[in-house]
Amino acid sequence: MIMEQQKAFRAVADPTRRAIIDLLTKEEMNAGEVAKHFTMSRPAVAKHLRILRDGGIIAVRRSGRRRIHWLRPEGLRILADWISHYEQFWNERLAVLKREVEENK
Amino acid sequence: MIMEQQKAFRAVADPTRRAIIDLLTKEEMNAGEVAKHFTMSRPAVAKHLRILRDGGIIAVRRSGRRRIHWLRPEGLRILADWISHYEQFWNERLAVLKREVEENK
DNA sequence: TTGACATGTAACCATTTGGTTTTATATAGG
DNA sequence: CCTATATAAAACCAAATGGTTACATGTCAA
Repeated sequence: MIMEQQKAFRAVADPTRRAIIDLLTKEEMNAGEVAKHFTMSRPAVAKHLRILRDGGIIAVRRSGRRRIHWLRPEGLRILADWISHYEQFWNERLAVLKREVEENK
Repeated sequence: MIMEQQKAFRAVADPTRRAIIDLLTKEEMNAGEVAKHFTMSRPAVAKHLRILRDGGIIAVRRSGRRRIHWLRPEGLRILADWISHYEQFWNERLAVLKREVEENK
C-alpha cells in the first residue's frame, strides 16, 4: 500500500517524534517514561507515539499495566528504500558533474 | 543548523512534493510544466516548489522568463544521513534477533 | 511599445496538526 | 475490595498546511 509510505513519512516529519525515536534507541520505555523527557503533557506524547506506531516505526508490548514502546527493526525500511532509490539518481548526477569537470579542465 | 534538517523532512513529507521530485528526476522543468502534471492550480504547485527549495532538495536556474527547477545532487544528503544513522542501530537489532534465533533452535 | 507568456505574491479559506484539560478504563498491590 | 498507577480516549483550541482566486511583475517577440 502506498499509504504505508505516507504514514512513515508523516511519522518522521515531526521533530518531537524524531527525538522520541532517538530516545528509544537508547532503551525501550513505557509512555510515561517517554513523556518525562519532554515538557509537553503526557497525552500529547501519547499522540506522537500513536503516529509513530501507525507509521510502523515503533511497536508496543504490554507488560501488566505498562505499555512498553520499542523500535521495530524494519521500521525505517520504507524510508530507506525511498531514499536509496533517489540516491542512485543523485549519484549518477554527481558522476556526470564530475565527468564534465574532468573534460573542461 | 538543525532547522535545515527539519526543512528537508518537511519537504519530503508531502506526497505531491515527492511526486514532483520524481518528475524532476526525469527532466528539469519550469514551474508551468511541473504544474501541467497535476490537477491543482499553478500557484499551489509553486508553493510546493518553494518548500522543496527551502528544504534544499531542488534549485532554480533562470532562463529568460522561465524558471528551470532541477534536483540538487546533494539534496537528500541530510535525510540519507539521518536514515543511515538509525539504520545502523536497526541493523544491530536485527543481528541480535538473528543470534537469538540461532541460539534457540 | 505592446501584448502574450511565465511566474511570483497576497489574501483568503477549510482541514489537519499538535497541543491542552478532562474523563474513563484497566491492572498491581496492600 | 480499594486505592494508586498507567494509560487511553474525548472534547476542545490555536496554529500550520494545502489549497483557491485575484493581482503584480518581468521578459520575449512582433
